[in-house]
Amino acid sequence: MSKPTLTLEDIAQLTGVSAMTVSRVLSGKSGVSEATRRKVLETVQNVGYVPNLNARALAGSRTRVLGMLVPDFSTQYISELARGAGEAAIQAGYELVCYTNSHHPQANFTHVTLITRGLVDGLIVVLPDLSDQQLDALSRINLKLVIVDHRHEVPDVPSIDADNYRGARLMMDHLLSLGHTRIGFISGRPDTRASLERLRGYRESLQLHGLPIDETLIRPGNFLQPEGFTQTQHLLSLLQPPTAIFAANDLMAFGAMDAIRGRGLRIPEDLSVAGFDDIPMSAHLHPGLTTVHQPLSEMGSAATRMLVNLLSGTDIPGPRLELRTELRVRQSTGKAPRGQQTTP
Amino acid sequence: MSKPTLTLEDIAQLTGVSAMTVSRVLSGKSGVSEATRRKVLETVQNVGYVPNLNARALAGSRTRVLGMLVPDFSTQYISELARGAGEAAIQAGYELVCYTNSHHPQANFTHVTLITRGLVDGLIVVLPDLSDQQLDALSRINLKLVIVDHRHEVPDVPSIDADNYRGARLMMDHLLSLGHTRIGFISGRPDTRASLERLRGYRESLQLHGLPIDETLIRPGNFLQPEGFTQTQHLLSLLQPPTAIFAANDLMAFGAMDAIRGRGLRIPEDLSVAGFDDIPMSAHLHPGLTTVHQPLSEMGSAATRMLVNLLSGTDIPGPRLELRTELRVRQSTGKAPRGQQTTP
DNA sequence: CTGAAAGCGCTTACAG
DNA sequence: CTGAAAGCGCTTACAG
Repeated sequence: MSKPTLTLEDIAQLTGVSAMTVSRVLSGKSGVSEATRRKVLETVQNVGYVPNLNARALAGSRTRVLGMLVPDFSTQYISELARGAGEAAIQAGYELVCYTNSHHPQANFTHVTLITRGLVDGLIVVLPDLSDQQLDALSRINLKLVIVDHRHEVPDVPSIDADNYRGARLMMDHLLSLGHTRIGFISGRPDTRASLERLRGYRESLQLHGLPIDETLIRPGNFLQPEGFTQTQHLLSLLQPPTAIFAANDLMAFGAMDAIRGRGLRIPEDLSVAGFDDIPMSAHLHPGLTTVHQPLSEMGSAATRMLVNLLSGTDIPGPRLELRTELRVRQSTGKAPRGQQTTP
Repeated sequence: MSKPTLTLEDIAQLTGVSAMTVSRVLSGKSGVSEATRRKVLETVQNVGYVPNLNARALAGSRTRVLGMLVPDFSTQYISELARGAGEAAIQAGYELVCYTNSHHPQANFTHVTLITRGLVDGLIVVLPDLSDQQLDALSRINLKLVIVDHRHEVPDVPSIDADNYRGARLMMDHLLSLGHTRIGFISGRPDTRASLERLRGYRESLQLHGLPIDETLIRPGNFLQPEGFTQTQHLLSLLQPPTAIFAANDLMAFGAMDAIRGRGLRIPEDLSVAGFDDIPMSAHLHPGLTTVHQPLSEMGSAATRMLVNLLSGTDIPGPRLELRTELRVRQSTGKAPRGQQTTP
């Protein structure tokens, strides 16, 4: 199990060249004859040599590793982002590793500066609930950053987001076109930009269509499934319940569906349900969930590309990139039931 | 943004001691006077010095970082494992980083040996579908390993698993006690030990209760939600459909619930549904899913502890650790409907 | 196209 | 309790 570790020097001696030359071959530098290159690669292959990345990083001051800092791995939302980022990293000749701070008490950020110190060239930060203070700490360390889906823009730090406002408008147009006029809205965490933008889309759509905004139809949520259930129960208990429920994310829409069925109501015949995100599970439900597609994996890969460009000094598209959202109509939304479409 | 990076030497000069002493203080070694220790820590604090981990790793030949190799981040199953492993790592003075090979074409494993070479002290492998060949490659590299939930035991490599057989027996006892005699089973990926053990528990429970095994009630699955839906539709189309469905994991049970409701049947009045895993979402459903609790986060933390012990040379509990599974009865299972309990 | 030297920022023995 | 030296395994200029 513990055979002596091979070094560059070993490969050099075995091949009969200098360590320098081996290094050049392995890092794909030009200026090596095809013959020596082949010889070197052959012995590398034969003995199964793998370079020590710490030494490489220490000497070359870069690791070819990108980090991604996530709140946890518990949602498909995160996993889709990570997938996109990882694929783009490979294509750019980098590796992606994920760190989570969920298991750190008190959202301690020391470990992040510690662990990233020299271990990664750059960091993709996906922490919707990052405090200003923490963000400050992050931007102070000598590390290139790209921020995904944060609460607000951070000066000098490039960021990626989806067009949440437009997505909400698209969904509202869809619901309104189906004849719904009383549409319940369950918001997300109030301290996230995504939630506020989606709510803004909801409100402005109603206004633009000359419809009244009934504040009792707007319920506070938190992006979690149980809250979608609870808030839907509230909405269904209203004297004049909505004919459609628009949840600020898919997970809460799942809770809404359960609450609706728990009352013996049918989806979408009695009540329509819509979400936001389009995580994979939303397409696996029956009825499938009508939702707003966020290009999550594209957001991840865009973040990686931005970061790689930052590292190589290439121009980046801009300080902030907003990707398009799209409507995904499935079976959970349908025409508003007759007799309830009329305004009070 | 790019202030000159501070080194040990800088701290030493600023404090008026040698680099050696600073190193000793920072790595918590004894043999430093309380006064100097305090002085050193003060300047470290003041200037915001963070040690370079690559240099530390290169010189000290350990990184205090553990890696966890996962198929993807898409299921709560993985995230719970990672959470437990991460918490235990912090407690042991380590950091945990996650690698996924999902974004690598053709399940290429080169990157793993590459990336782990020097970057982590040990690796927790959570790849149920790892081929023998890949496993061979992993165990050949100079890296301490712990394997979680693999297809089979690997000689000389410690592993962690849940008691899948016993869990299935517990669930069957529950269903049988409710009067179910025709119980459908949807299996998982046939190349996983977990699936085979759960199926074995299903079969042997029936035998032990003197009940016939009807092979038409056993359907092939793959641990994914859509297949749970499809296979349940098959089961419901039988001339003599089951009164309960036991899916080999929760995700397929979710699909089963949708299929059952799609037929206008009620859960559990008309049909009971049971799963396996007890991922968080199972408790958030309505009705809540009756399932077998796998101590996922405990499995993760046990894996970390095993690995840390391996690294420190401490004895480990044994080559293989099997954690207990438990029955979690929620609302998705109920008494078998009258008139269908009788055997044909 | 190839190589000898210096150095990346730490830690590990070895002295005192 | 404290320090000067050597070295971890690479890469980066600098020569030839």
